[in-house]
Amino acid sequence: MNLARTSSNFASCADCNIRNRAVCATCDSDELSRLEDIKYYRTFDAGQQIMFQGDEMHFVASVVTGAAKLSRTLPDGRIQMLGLLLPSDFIGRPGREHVAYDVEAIQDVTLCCFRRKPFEALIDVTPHIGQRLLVMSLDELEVAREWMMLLGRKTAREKISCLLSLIGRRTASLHLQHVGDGLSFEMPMSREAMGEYLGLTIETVSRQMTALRKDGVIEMTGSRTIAIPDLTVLMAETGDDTDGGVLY
Amino acid sequence: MNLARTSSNFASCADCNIRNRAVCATCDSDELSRLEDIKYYRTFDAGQQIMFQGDEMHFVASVVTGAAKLSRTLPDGRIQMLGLLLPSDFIGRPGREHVAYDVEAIQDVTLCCFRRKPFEALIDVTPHIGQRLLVMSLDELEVAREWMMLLGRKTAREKISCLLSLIGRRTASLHLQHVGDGLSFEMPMSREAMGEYLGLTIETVSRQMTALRKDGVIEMTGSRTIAIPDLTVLMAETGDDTDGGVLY
DNA sequence: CGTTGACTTGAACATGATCAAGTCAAGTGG
DNA sequence: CCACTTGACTTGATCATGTTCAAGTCAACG
Repeated sequence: MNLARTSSNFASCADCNIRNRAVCATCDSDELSRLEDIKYYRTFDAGQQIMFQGDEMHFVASVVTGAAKLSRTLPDGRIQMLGLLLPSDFIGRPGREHVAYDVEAIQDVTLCCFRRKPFEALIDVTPHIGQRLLVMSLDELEVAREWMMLLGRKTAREKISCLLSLIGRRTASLHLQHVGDGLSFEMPMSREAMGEYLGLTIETVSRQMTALRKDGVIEMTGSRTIAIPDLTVLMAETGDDTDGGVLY
Repeated sequence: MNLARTSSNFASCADCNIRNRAVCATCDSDELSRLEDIKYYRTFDAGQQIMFQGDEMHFVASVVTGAAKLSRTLPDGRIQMLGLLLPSDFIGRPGREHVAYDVEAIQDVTLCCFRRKPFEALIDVTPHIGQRLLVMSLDELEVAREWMMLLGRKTAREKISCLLSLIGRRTASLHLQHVGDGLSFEMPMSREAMGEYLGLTIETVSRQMTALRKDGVIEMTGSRTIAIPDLTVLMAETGDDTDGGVLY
């Protein structure tokens, strides 16, 4: 496993790809330059652990590129993924000394980091950061509650359908890979990670993927390359209202 | 079903029982008086619906007394409870036009309400409210994630044990009803509500309660009067680390 | 060509859901 | 006071969904 690489200010905030969605989104140019003074970049390879539950939290960060997962492990080893961190998402909680969850890169990741103490000091004098953090936290709370609904009440098939439509729609909105009514994308996580996210075993994930394929809801060329011929068909499998929910 | 009763300013903020835990906790006297100008109280009977998913959100509120539940229903009728609202908890999301979840009183409830628009305007000029709201949202997020762990990975017996120890410890901290190592309390919700919270059916809830009773983990005199002879024994059934987690 | 890791498939099993009765205490009306 | 009803809870029998354990496939890589 490689060490994380650190480098300073290799990109200007002004032309950052997450400029208008991240924690800095509503900062004015003055606030932005003060953030810029304390930022530094770090990269992590896929599979590398970014933070360990219980460790001291030295920095908070925005995801710039790649994807990471938030998870917690029970004493006997059962794992539940608690969140998916994608570009513009925020890692860490200001005001907390210790890390509450494990954070692991599931793809190569670039983070825009801020040492925690200076960042906390900056919040107090920069209202736009606190306001933005509130909106982002409330959004995260809605996502978490949507996921509670899924974990508590949905069947394995519905869970898989939800995840696929979530990832599918998200990547479609990024890359605009529409093919008629359908779309295709690369799954950014292993079957194991899918199971950790959905509260299922890897075998159940695999079986339900096969079942959805046999029923013509999805097409697979290689285990992670997914095509959805008709999104409405997939949506009908999620158990949700057909007109679509919140979920990112 | 009775109508909700409305009355204005029957208590002064200064000697309110949730003064130092609610959204107003960090307000100075000036900010507090501006909040006081727009507040009004409403009460709801147990079982009465406070807000309906999808309705326009006319007000936000703090729970002053009693208990309410946050829940969502799937199109086919499956229900999942998403949060338990106790005194000092905040209801509603500033900036949102519509209600995202059903809110229902599970005991008689008193709310300290603020019409949404004036409250939103107040946030912008009252930094302490926004800051407090951020901390409360982050706390709620941690509770929601703890519950995701429970819903996704815990067994029925562990789920019931978690809920009992949660309610038990919470009421103990309020009323200090310790009896040696143990404690006793009244369950504030029906078996049905327990099932909705834990992602279980009412029958499974009942069976696991019986099983815990037969194993001597809990004692029951009447279906809602619970005694816990030894809290460490109950904690050992939760699947969590023995040194206790976050959970409220 | 053998090894490895990710994924799939199968058979047996177990946990919790479903369907159906049954208990029990608190009303309600004769 | 006694039947009758009602609602909340419990219990039992059966079923189904998802888990567990085990083996097998497949592509990538040395």
